[in-house]
Amino acid sequence: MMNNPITIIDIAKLLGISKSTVSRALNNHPDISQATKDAVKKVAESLHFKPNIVASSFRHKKSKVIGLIVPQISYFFFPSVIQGMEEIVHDKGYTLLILQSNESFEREVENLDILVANNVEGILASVSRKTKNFDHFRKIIDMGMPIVFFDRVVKDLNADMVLVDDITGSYNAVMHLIETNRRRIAICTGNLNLLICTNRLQGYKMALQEKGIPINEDLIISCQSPEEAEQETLRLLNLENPPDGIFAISDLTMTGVMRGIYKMKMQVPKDIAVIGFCEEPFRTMYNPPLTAIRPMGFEIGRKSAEILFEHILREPYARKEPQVVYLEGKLVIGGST
Amino acid sequence: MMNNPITIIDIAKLLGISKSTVSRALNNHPDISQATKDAVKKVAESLHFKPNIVASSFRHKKSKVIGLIVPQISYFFFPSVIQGMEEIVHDKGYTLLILQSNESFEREVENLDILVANNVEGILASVSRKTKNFDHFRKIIDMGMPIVFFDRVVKDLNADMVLVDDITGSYNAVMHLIETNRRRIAICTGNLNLLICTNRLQGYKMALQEKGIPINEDLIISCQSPEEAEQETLRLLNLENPPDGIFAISDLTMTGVMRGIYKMKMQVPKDIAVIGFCEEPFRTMYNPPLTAIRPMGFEIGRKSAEILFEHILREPYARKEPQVVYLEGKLVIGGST
DNA sequence: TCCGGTTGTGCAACCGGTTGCGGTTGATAA
DNA sequence: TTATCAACCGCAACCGGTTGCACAACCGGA
Repeated sequence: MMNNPITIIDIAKLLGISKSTVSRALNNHPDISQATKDAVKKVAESLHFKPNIVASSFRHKKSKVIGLIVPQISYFFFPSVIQGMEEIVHDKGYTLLILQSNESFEREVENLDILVANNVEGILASVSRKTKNFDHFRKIIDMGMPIVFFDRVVKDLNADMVLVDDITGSYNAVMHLIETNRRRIAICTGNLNLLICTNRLQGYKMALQEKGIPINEDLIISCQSPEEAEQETLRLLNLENPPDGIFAISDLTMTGVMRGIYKMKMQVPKDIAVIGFCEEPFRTMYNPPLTAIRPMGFEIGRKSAEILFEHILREPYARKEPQVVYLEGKLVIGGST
Repeated sequence: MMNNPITIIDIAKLLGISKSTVSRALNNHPDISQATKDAVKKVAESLHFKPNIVASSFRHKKSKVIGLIVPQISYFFFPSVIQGMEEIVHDKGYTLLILQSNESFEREVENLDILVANNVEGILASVSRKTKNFDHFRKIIDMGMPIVFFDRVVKDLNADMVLVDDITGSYNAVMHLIETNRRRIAICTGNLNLLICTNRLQGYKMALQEKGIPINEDLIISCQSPEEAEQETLRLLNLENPPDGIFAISDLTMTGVMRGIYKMKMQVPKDIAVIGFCEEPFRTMYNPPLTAIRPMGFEIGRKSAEILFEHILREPYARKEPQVVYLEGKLVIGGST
């Protein structure tokens, strides 16, 4: 089954030339005369010749595929990122091999192996929530594999990273709540192992401090899932002195927060203001549409891919200093504040 | 860069045997003695040998990868499907190569080429909304490539298909609206080129007919995007005799419908009942959580992958009759009806 | 006419596993 | 002792495109 009978040998025979010439002609090698190139290309076209990229990849170890590791592809942030990456990757004639870690450390390690075994030319990665040991990434980097981390990055790994400026983003979010006269502001954050979570928490604290509002640890909740966020939100709202505003640092936590608010039958923004850090189509699924900081998924995807290609398309061994790119999350005003 | 120096030749040299023996030992070939197998495996283990699957794939044309073509991976349906597929695919030691058509016909054709060029062993596909010509799929099928369509299937292509029983599902949805005393029931469907859309429309009509409710063409709207759905919903709600229930046939149309309802400041379910055909986490993002028919994304994914492997793992040329599998969408009661 | 230098092609090795076939070994049967 | 046969393993070709190097053909100048 699956026999694609046309190879460069067929073309060579048909033209009475050698397969090396065909190969070079197809790749626009300067040694080959224009006449030969034209002839080869014409025949290739008419035969619907499709080069066997596995064979090609096998020979020169360039697979024309980029590996991507994401925690999961549900919700809206990662799909946006992927969209952005695909735009660049497709432009360059590459394809994306997408693997999910499902927030599992073992799966992440395994996925990395799969990517290497598949000869990917570079890797884009957002680490799992559970990952605390980064040797698997370190090994890959030492092998010389170009890799850029995005969103869930890992510091002190001497690799490129692109992410939103979480601190400023959440600073702006909280500032916006303060400016709309909220004073008891809660934050629903995620796993504090992740840099993005601690950063977003930091922005939150900075805004409060700047405005002279004391930081109340009771109003800081950290959740691993929408379900946990819902529970914690209910707990918050049942305090004798409940918050008048909540900042949810991701779309996942946001679903939990909103579910909690619905359960309490509270009105947004009358009873409580809500602001999120979430991607576009998601925001507008709520009523009223949420005020939110856009985490710039699409742009992060584009930028990550661009940086990766800077490495891949560079001369070998011309490794340069890793760069860290921060994108500024845009505040989008909805009706929830 | 990226040199994985250990090959079967290294193992062979180290043990003083031939590389063919190593290869066979690693693959549990019956010709090889258990002692040799053990020795080889032990050395392979200690050297952290990882077979170059590109080389292997190149030789015997089995890449251990399954191609997947989806229109897009946003929202919740397709991610659920992918999740289901990955479970099976991963179990079998394969990996998924996911390509998005972005609802573009050209991209779909191109993606198919990419999959073939990458030697995928089988393809899972959900066709783009724009696709009206299916020659590209036909060509692939004729080549002997195993392929199973899911959700957005294409009839008269003599291929396997797995999808929800749309007719019964939407029949049940509409029946549920009728049983909760709604009489002017609207349906927001998608592109009627797609089988799923006409089927869901058919189920809608069947339920109404069975209950003796006349079908009112004014209450049937067909939209290509959430934005269009929102517009059309607004138009519906502004009729002098507006519907008292709406059935949205997908999560995409649902977002538009709900946005329209919000804009009219109508209460769900007091002013209008809403029922959807949408995936689980999505349902609960609304307030109240929606009543919905689950489109069984996860199960569709699993089943599609299972069927595909029936072909891949079968003896060559033992092609069997294509099968069409219908899964029953489950009604989940929320607060919107 | 001879020579150095280009230009355009072909030859054959190569990438790393896989596999058909043939050969060696030892045991068993005749 | 010899024929037979299974068990086990090695040789070398092979998959299809890529590439270093050799080489022929041609050109202009001496």
